[in-house]
Amino acid sequence: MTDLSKRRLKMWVRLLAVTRASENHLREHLRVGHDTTLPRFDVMAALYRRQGGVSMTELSRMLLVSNGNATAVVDRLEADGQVRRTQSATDRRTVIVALTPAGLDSFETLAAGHEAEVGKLFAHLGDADLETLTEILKRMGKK
Amino acid sequence: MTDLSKRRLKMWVRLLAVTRASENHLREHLRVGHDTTLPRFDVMAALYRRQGGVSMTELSRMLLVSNGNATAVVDRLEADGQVRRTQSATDRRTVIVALTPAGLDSFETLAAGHEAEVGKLFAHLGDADLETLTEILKRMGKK
DNA sequence: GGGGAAAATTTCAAGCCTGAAATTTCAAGC
DNA sequence: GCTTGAAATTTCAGGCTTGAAATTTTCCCC
Repeated sequence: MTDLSKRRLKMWVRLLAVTRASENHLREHLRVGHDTTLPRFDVMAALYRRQGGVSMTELSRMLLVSNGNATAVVDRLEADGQVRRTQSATDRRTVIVALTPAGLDSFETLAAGHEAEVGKLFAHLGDADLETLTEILKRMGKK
Repeated sequence: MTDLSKRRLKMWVRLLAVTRASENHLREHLRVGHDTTLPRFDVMAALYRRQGGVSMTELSRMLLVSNGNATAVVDRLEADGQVRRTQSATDRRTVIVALTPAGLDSFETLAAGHEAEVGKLFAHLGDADLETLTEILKRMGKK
């Protein structure tokens, strides 16, 4: 394999390490500070961004997880009253998920703490770094 | 919350999206091409890097996963003959895990395909990008 | 308007993952 | 040599995750 290929691989290993470590940190914060989990937070964040509600399929695409997984997490959030399922008026196959008022409240509290933790986690990165990094990540996401 | 904090958050969301998408792609490749999984690959990769063997604790630290999780994945790899457990000679609490010859063979095949996939995944990134990205990731990993 | 492909969701088995508790072994000080 | 605390591993319950199969509904073409 070429040298460039080896460098890409090393970069990927590093990227994965940083991401895992950050996820672990954020998971810990949610657990001890708010008695919840990262997957639940992710679902709520997606629903917060789309307060009109989203279908299960949209949700699993937003989160890059399987449809079966979305079902399971939404089941638990629904049982806790954070989230509500409604049948679509126009397509009876489709289920619309949305935050309940209680879920919206919880999420806003969660989100503030979460943003602060992310801030700490990446405190080393200044304006220029963020600019550069974001530009590269955008290109990595394309296609 | 400050604007810088919001930008850090956005960057994190993007980072997570790129990482998840890449993991999904690599998982798919391992599944259809080699009938195995990402966690198994990760364990084997760690053992490949340290062919003298590592303790369970070292292994879980290398992979940033819990000790219970390392036990479970190693159990399955051991049942498949890819990996071997030995009791440490100097400390009877410690278990040393290492690749078997068969495991070493499988991993070398896996690794070549994996490197090629990573290459495809990040084909957009040239020398300069890798340099920049690696430098920033190093700083993110520090402390 | 009927038949069949495609889409949305759920269900399921199996594997992954965490955090806490239990077990065994070691180390250090008395 | 005992005791007490710390370290290494496993076990366990419960939640997360996938991919495939099953179900229901829609869409489209004839």
